[in-house]
Order: sequence, then C-alpha cells, then structure tokens
Amino acid sequence: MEKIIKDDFDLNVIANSGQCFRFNQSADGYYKIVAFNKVLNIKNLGKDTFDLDCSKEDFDNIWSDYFDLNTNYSKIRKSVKDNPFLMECATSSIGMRMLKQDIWEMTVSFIISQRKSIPAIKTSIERLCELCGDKINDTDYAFPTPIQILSTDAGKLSSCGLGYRLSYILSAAETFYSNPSYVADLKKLDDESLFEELKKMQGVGDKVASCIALFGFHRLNFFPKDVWINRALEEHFPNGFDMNLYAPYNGVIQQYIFYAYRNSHK
DNA sequence: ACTCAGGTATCCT
DNA sequence: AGGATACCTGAG
Repeated sequence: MEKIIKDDFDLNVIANSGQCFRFNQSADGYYKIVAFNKVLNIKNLGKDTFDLDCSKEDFDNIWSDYFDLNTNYSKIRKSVKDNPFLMECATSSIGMRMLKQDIWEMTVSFIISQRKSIPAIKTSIERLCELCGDKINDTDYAFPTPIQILSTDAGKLSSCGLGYRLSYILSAAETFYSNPSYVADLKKLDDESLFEELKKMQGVGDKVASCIALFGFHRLNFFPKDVWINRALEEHFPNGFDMNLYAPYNGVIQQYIFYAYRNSHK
C-alpha cells in the first residue's frame, strides 16, 4: 500500500539513530523492519510518499503506532533555537522520529548493547532471534519471548555472543515471566520511579535504564548518555547541558545530538 | 595481534 | 558519593 506522510519521516535517519537494531536498509532503497512479530518492508517513493508491504489493518493496528505518527516531530525539531550546535544537529536530523518499540525487546537489546559496537549488537540480537524466536517467514524470526529464552539451553544461548550479559538476560526474562503485570505496573510509574525500578534489574544501569524508558516506554524526556553523547556534551556544553530548556522532549534532542555528532565523527 | 566498543557491578577510598 | 578496575566477545 502507499501512504502519504507529511511530518518528519526519514527512514535512513531513523535506521541510523541508534534507537533500533532490527531496522535496516535492504535492497532497492527498501528498509526492512522486524517488530511485534511482523516484518515490514518500506520505501520512500519520493517526497512524502511511501510504499509499505502491509495490509491496511496492520498499518492501523501496528505500524502507525510504531512510527508514532500522531506526534508532530517537525514541531519539536523547529523548537530548537538559540544554540548553534543544537540547531545544526536538528537540521542534520530532519526526519527523526521516536519509535514506540516493544518494552521487553528494548530491555534485552540494551542489556546486550553494553560494551558492544552497534554491528556486534545487531549480530547478537539476530542470532538470539534465530535461535529461539518464532519463525515469521523464510528468513526472519520474531524477537523471543521471556519464556522462549528461559526454555532454551544456556549453552546455545551463549553461542549468540552474549558473554557476561547472558546472566543479566536470564534474570530479566525471569523478572518479566514470573510477574505477568510487571510491564503494566511499570507503565503506571512516573519517570523517576520508573528509572529506579528498571535499575533493579541486573545489568541495567543509568544508561540502559534511560534507553528502555525512552525507546520502550516512550518517555520522551529521558536523555541517555553514551560515549558519543558525553563527547558531544564535553565539547559543546562545558558548563553542562540544561535539561530544562527542551523538557519534556529532552530525549528527542538527545537523538538529534547522537545522530548528528556520531555520523560526523566516525 | 590488538584495540575498543551505545556500560555495569564490584571494590575500594 | 565518587573513582578505579574487571568483564565476554566481535568488528575493524
């Protein structure tokens, strides 16, 4: 189906924003996204027209929400002013959106992310999905559920290159599986309480908890600080970054900085 | 072969 | 509370 999307929506920017690991360029300008047990192939046909290989039902029920199409991102982007560095970041990040991704998948993905390069993270995640996720089609596998991971031989799980993170993942799987209302309960918490609760999981510190809150719970004011963000802040905000200026959208600003700074320094 | 990677837990002071 | 150090393993 074809869809017109007027707001900020650049597939390449989103794919390289670091918020997603199963959203990659494939052939002919298409981007393949695996999420919520589905595969979507999407391509920009020019201007604001996109081709998506999904039904209207799946678009309305899954992808529209996944892309957060009800939020006006160009408005947030245009709110960036006064600071030349931030304005440059926002300009080079035109098309950025904050995806509404699965909370469990974000938890595992960002636990895996610690001390790994992005290509290595993607490799580990794909191996894990192939090992114990549901088969979606000939080549793609869904992200495994907590019980699917808990039911898989630990030796085989190790073959996904998880290293010392494996025990963290098993512990998180146990937390999600043994408490069916875990996610629903966390959703009720305010940002600060959510942050503290997430950090109770093994292997979840400040940075990973911020990522889970921002990319999974869609709490747009979280501002994860990784090595790239820290370098950018040291260089451009020696006196500290004022988290009051862009609240409640600090997380969107973080994505602009991450995307722009990383892509111009690697 | 060697370094470093979207950090965190643990052990210090 | 804040600083130093070890940690699995793959990608360049």
